[in-house]
Amino acid sequence: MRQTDISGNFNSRHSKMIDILIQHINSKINNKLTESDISLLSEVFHTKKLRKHQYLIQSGEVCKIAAFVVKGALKKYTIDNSGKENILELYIENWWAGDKESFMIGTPTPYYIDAYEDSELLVITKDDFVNILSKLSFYSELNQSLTERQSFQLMKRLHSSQTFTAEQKLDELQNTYPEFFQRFPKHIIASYLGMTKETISRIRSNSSKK
Amino acid sequence: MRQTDISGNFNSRHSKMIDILIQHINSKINNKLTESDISLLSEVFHTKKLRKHQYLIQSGEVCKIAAFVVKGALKKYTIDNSGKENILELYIENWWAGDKESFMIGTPTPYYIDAYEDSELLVITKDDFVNILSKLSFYSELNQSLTERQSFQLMKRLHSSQTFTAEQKLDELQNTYPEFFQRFPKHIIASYLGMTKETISRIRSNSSKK
DNA sequence: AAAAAACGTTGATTTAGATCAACATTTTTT
DNA sequence: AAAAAATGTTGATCTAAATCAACGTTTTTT
Repeated sequence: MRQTDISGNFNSRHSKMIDILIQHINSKINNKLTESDISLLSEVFHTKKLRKHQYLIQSGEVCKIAAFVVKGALKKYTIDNSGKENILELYIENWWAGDKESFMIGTPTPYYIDAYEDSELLVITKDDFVNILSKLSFYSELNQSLTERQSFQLMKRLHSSQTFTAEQKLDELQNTYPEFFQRFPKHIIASYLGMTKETISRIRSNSSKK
Repeated sequence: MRQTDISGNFNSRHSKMIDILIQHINSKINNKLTESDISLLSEVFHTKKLRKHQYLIQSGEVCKIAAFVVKGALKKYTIDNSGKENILELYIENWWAGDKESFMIGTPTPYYIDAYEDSELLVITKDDFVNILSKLSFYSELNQSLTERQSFQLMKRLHSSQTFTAEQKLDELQNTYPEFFQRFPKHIIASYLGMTKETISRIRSNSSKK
């Protein structure tokens, strides 16, 4: 593990966070990151802390950052006319948070992302992404791996959303992302699954009777 | 436009179909395909005709092909316990049909894909994909463009699936893919949107009264 | 320590859309 | 040309889940 940063420009928390990012990237690519890759990553990713309830991005903005979650928990959602949050994604440690479509294409995002727990992120700006990160040799493989995975997951979620009962959706989530259950309260899980907290409560009290 | 194939091994329909594929790929990448790319594409993509109702892939198989639709219309669906088709994707001209997860990872596919109209496809096998296509310089950019687009679309579909009324879903589809309405009967559109043909029928008779 | 906010449960009622059924029309197959 | 299959509509009924509401418990804030 890297103990200090070669340039000496970063504090030790930043170094530790970069170590976690490196492990994550290495797990997604075939050839390990080189020292020069790592050195560049250290420069382009800066730390950002978010307190609970703070926004990472807000609807209407162009998303100008991509963020890797080192610690904490966040949610991505829209707000409908009646003011209701519709949660689309949940992020915990080792997930990437952001609106990739807005980030890549430059269209305004329809989403809010905020911290559900106090969080520590590694953030890269669009400029550094375009000029540096996207040109590194590992980037294409990393991006492909993440995008493909995302797309497979979304296909499954769409399928369950359209064909499963509330109980089946809940079961599937418990099997697929059991972490989410310990981490988020039921009304957030409910919104993520497109149902209400009351429905979750009723399913749980029924299934415990069986 | 290419009129004949250099090698002379392919008939003129194959050449015309490859021309369409080339146009499609060129529209997704920055540097146009080279003559040598085109020549390799001609070799690895072979034509396949499907008659209406014929399967391209069936649930339980490993998907060993990727197919580009030159002509026709297909649907991808699961079949649930009660025998009901749940349609996940519709494909017409210039779409790619297949189960990418099964194709890439080698897991059995849960999907059926069959022809809704007589169709003409350009098909590549997994072997040719791995040994040839995936190594061509344009592939990574093409794949990234297609996968990202797919993932953006799926996010939007998931969002509408969870938050829109049947009428809003129908509206959105008419705006996003108006072609699908002319091409597929209402019970197929209904299944694709996760509703019933009766619901579509009722929405249409209501909105025509307004 | 008190107040406020967040969380979770249970009951009563409503509702969007599914299901079931019958039928008319159009298209395809033989 | 006749039969069969596919498509689309309308009505009656049902149902899973939403909504509305009240309340207890836990956690957070002051």
